[in-house]
Amino acid sequence: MSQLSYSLPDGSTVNIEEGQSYEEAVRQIGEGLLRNALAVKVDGVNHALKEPAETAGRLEVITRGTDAGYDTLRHSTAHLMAWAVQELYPGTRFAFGPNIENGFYYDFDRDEPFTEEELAQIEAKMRELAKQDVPIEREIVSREEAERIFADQPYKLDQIRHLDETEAAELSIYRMGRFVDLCEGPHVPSTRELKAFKLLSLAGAYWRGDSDNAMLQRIYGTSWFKKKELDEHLAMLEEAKKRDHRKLGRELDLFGVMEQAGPGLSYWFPRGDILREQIIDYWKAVHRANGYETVTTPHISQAALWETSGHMQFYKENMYVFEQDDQPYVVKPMNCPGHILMYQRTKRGHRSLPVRYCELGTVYRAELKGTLHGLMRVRGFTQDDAHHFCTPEQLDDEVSLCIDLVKEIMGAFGFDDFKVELSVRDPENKQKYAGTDEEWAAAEASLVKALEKHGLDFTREEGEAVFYGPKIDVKLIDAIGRRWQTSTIQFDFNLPRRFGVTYTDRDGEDKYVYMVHRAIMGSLERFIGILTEHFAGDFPLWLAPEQVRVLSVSRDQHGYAEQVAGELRQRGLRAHADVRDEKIGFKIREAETMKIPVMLIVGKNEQDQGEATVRRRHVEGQRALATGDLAAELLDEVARRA
RNA sequence: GCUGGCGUAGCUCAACUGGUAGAGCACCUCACUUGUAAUGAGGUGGUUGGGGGUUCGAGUCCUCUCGCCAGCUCCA
Repeated sequence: MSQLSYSLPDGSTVNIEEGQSYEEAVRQIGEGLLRNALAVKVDGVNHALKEPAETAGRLEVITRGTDAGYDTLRHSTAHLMAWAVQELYPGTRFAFGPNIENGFYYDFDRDEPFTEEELAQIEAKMRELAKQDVPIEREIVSREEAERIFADQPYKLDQIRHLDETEAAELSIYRMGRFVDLCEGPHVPSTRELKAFKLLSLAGAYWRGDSDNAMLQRIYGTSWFKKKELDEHLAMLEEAKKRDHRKLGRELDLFGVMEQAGPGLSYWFPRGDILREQIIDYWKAVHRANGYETVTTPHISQAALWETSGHMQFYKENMYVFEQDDQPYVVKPMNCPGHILMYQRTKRGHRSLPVRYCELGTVYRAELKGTLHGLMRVRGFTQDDAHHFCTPEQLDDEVSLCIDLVKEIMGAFGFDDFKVELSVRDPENKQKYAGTDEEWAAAEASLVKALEKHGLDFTREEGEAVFYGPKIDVKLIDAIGRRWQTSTIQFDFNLPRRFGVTYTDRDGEDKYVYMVHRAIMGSLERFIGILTEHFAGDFPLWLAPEQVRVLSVSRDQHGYAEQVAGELRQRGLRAHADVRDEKIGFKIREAETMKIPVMLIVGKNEQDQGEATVRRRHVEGQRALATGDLAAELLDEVARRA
């Protein structure tokens, strides 16, 4: 018997006898490791632990608790669900069933639609099957065998036919009891591993993600190693539900969508409008301090402008187009052409660059109805848009400035954890893209340089760039760990050519500018939705629509309460008095429900002393302060945006 | 746009297999004058999203439509 040698990631090797299982190799590395091992990879190919070892190579062990371990667990849970469905609803056709972030799904094709009750039945069946401690076994079969096994599974056959003949002369399948799936694995060794899972929702999904294909039924679920993890995840989902900006927008009387007026159009009630105003004021101040000029462009323009930009040809179905004086007009879906016209109102030379125009421009896009969602996806929204027009020499500084602003502005709202993606061309399909190789190279270099300068990690995504230039997308992480795509910095090699956006260089030649689009918050509406969920409606003092509410204890203090509130307003705080004939407990409850950060209680004692008792949300203990001292303290907090 | 689900008072939700649309909160009126998360009593409020149909009778069943929700697709 010959020996098989495996190299490990740390550089060491282990040897086992041919015919022994991979489990033996893992045991040699360590008993502890074996206890946590789920599967192995040899030269990148998945194997089950119990499989007899055949070829030597580079060995990786997939263990519980790691990212790969969770992926494996969730993938196996997807199979378990499919098995349960097969048991309960014979004849169901199976499509894909992968793991996804925090869970898994499986797409089924069944004549009857699944119902919520059936979801519970499937989950019960899964528990029953999992308890049987059924091994999950990997097997290699020929294409012919595979076609025979999946003879009554059209999607699997389609999948087999799509696999490359030479690269996949043999296919791997995984068996779990009576369920068998075409699958590369890896999987956990036994269904015993699958215990902390829950089916979550039901939705339609196209076969292979193509809207021309059949619509399948997708069941989503989540799966974890420990019950505690599952409970925590479900608690997070509950928390997310509580923070839903649509719910808080209504409860806190901030904003909403009016059904009579049409979908995807947001209305800002008095309280919500204050939120907007605070953000806008801050945003403009930061931009002016950083060398931007604010501009305003009209909401509509003749379609000719959008012919030049190319939007009439390529974006028409998303635009609101109408007629006036026999002329086609467009409601702007973007601000760029307007800024370009302003740039072009005069002759530009290299000495007058860079030009940085910024605008909180409200744009309208006819998004598909099914994609609309609260404030997160709307048809009318305000972009915090800016366009930089610059020379090649200025690129680095301009991109760097954009990233400075992302960090500064996001930091002001309490976000300092980001995930950054750099999207570049698909190297195989360069002809799809506008711009020259030199431009793409220079732009990417500037983006990378700026990210490195700011110490931001990023992933490079080939083929993810839009056709007109490379870009950086920034996702921020909110208070409960969710990611939101907000900021974007995009080069544009298309519009400068279409509009002829140039500057006169030192040598007297007119050259195309480098044009950068960027947005920090993305859309103001969406950003406020994110903020609402991030803070769970508990906005910091500088943003809070109503900062202070003065509560009178009895009728005798009504005048004094009004006086205190008036003084605070004079000093620039958003304060109101609640002088209704209600008990103080009732008024406090209501102020707490409305998440007002500062409550001032004024009774006989306070009035006699010329003070107010401060009751702050989420803060234990109370203090009595004179109005002037209190105002100074609060204004300082507002100024620090604490 | 596509698949599935859901629309009852301003809000949260009731109303068995078709049989007189209700409750709490909010709102209005009155009384109480209040000390740290709900004072009491009374009252107003609905074309059950909208149209059409089945039926002696529709919130409930059918159909069209509008909107919302979960996804898919899209996102120059």
